[in-house]
Amino acid sequence: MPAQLKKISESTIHRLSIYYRALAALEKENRTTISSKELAKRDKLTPAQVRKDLSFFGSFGTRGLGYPVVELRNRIAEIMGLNRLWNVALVGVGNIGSALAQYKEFAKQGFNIKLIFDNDLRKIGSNHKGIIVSDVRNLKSMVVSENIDIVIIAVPAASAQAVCDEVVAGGIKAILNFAPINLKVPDDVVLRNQNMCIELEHLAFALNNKNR
Amino acid sequence: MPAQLKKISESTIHRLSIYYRALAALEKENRTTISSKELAKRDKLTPAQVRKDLSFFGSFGTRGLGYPVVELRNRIAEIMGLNRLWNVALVGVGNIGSALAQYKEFAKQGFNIKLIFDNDLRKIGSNHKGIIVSDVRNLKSMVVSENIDIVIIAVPAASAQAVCDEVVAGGIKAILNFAPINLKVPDDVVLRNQNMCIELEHLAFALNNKNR
DNA sequence: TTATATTTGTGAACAGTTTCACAAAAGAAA
DNA sequence: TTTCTTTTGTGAAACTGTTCACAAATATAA
Ligand SMILES: NC(=O)c1ccc[n+]([C@@H]2O[C@H](COP(=O)([O-])OP(=O)(O)OC[C@H]3O[C@@H](n4cnc5c(N)ncnc54)[C@H](O)[C@@H]3O)[C@@H](O)[C@H]2O)c1
Ligand SMILES: NC(=O)c1ccc[n+]([C@@H]2O[C@H](COP(=O)([O-])OP(=O)(O)OC[C@H]3O[C@@H](n4cnc5c(N)ncnc54)[C@H](O)[C@@H]3O)[C@@H](O)[C@H]2O)c1
Repeated sequence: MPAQLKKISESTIHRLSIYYRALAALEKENRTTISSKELAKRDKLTPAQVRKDLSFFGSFGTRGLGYPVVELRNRIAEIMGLNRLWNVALVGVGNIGSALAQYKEFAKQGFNIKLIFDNDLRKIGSNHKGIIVSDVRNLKSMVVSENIDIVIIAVPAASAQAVCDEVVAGGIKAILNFAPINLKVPDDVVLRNQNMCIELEHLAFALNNKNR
Repeated sequence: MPAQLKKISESTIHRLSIYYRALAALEKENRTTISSKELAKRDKLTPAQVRKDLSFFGSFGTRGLGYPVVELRNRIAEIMGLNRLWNVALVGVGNIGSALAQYKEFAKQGFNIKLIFDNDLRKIGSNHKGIIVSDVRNLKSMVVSENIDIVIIAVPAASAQAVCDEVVAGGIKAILNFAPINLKVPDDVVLRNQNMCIELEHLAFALNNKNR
C-alpha cells in the first residue's frame, strides 16, 4: 500500500496538519503509541475519520494497540513535506509583513523566510531580524537565484497582482496571499488566501443567525 | 420563500462573502444587474452554484436579466449582518495585534475595534490609533460594559485559553483566534482559528505532491 | 496456550455538496 | 403580437466526504 493513489481532499490535508501537531505534543510527553480514538478526542474528530485519513497513505497502525507516535509523525512529515526546509520570500514589510517576519513559528516548522522585499526606499536595505530588505525590482531574479519555494504577499491590494505576476514569471508555484483581492494565477500555481475580513464575516453571520 | 429554512453550509457562507465583494465592485462601476454566469466567472465558480447559494435565502433575480446589483448586495448584507456595526475587542497588541489594530479594512466592513487589551505594563495606557490599551485584568467586565460582540485573540499560545475563558465568562459568543492552539469553548460560542503555519503546510503538501 | 479485549483498516451505507438539465419567467427582437 | 433568446429557480443526478460496522490482527490476561 505505497504512495497514495486517490485524490486527497483539502479537509484530509488540513486534518493531517492537526494530527501532526498532536503527535508533536505526544512525543514531548514521551507517549509511544496513540489510538485513533484518543487522537480524535483531542481535536473533536471521530476515530473513523482519523483512521480513514491515515489509510489513504498506507497502514501504519498496530491492531489492538494503536499508532506509533514517532513513526506516524515522521510519516506525516514525509507526506506533507515537513521534514525539509522550505525557502520563503516575503513581499511587503508593512504592518502585517513585519509581524510575519518576526513570527518564530514559521522557522520552527521548516519555513525559512530567506528574502524580504519592499518598494519603499526607506525600508530597502534595512535589517529585519537579520534579513536585509531587498528592492522589489529584483524580485523575479532573486526568487530564482535564491531557490525560493513559497512567496508570501503582504502588499496593498492594488499592488498584489503585479507582485504575483512577477513571482509566477520567476517560476514560483506556491503563494500565500494576504491582500483582499482575487489573484489570477496559472493552473499549476497553488494559491491560498488569508482574508481576515471574511473570517470576521463568518462570525457576524453566526451571531446574526443564532436564533433562527 | 422568506428567511432560510435549511442549514446553510460553511462553503455557502464563504461564497456569500465573495459575492458581496464582487457586488460592491460592480456597484462602484454603476452596473445595475449581473447574471449568475458573470458573477460566477469573476471568482472561478459555476453559475449553478451561485444560483443555488442565493436560492437558499429567497429568489431575488429576474429571469432573462439577472440579479439587481444594489438590491442583492443589501440582501446579502442583511443575511450576513453586515449592515450594522459590530463591536470588536482585540486582546494582545504585539506583532500581529498591532498590525490588526492598524488594519483599515475591518472598520470599512463594519468591524469596529473598540477596545484593546494587553498585560504588559509598558503597553497598558498607550495609544493605538486612538484607542487606549486597557489592562487585561479588566477584560471580562469591559467586554460586558462596552457591549463587545466579537473578540480577537492575539496573545501567545500559552495565555490564549485563559483569555478565552475570561471573555466566554463575559458572555462573548464569537472569537477569532490567532494563537496556534486548540481553544476549548462551549457549544454556543463560535470559534474561528487563523493558523498561518497550517496555510503554509497546505502549500508544502501541494508542492511535495506535484508530480504524483 | 487459549480466551478475551482492543483497535486497526476498509468496504458499504449515509450525508452533504455540487452540478446538471430543464420548465418557467421575463426580456428583446421582429 | 408573436417569436426567439436569455436567465432564473429548482428538483434530480452525480459526486464527494463522513460515519458505520465488522472482519482481521494483535495485545493482554488467564
Ligand atoms: N494590517 C493587517 O492586519 C492586515 C490584515 C490582513 C490583511 N492585510 C493586507 O495585507 C496587505 C498589507 O497590509 P499592511 O497593513 O501591512 O499595509 P502597509 O501599508 O502597512 O504595508 C504594505 C507594505 O508593502 C509595501 N509595498 C507597497 N507596494 C509594493 C510593491 N509594489 N512591491 C513591494 N512592496 C510594496 C509598502 O512599502 C509597505 O511596506 C494589504 O493588502 C492588507 O489588506 C493586512
Ligand atoms: N507574529 C505573527 O505574524 C503571527 C502570525 C500568526 C499567529 N501569531 C500568533 O499570534 C499570537 C501573538 O503573536 P505575536 O507575534 O504578536 O506575539 P507578541 O509576543 O509580539 O505579542 C503578544 C502580545 O500579547 C501580550 N500578552 C501576553 N500575555 C497576555 C495576556 N495574558 N493577556 C493580554 N495580553 C497578553 C504581550 O504583552 C504582547 O503584547 C501568538 O499566539 C502567535 O503564535 C502570530
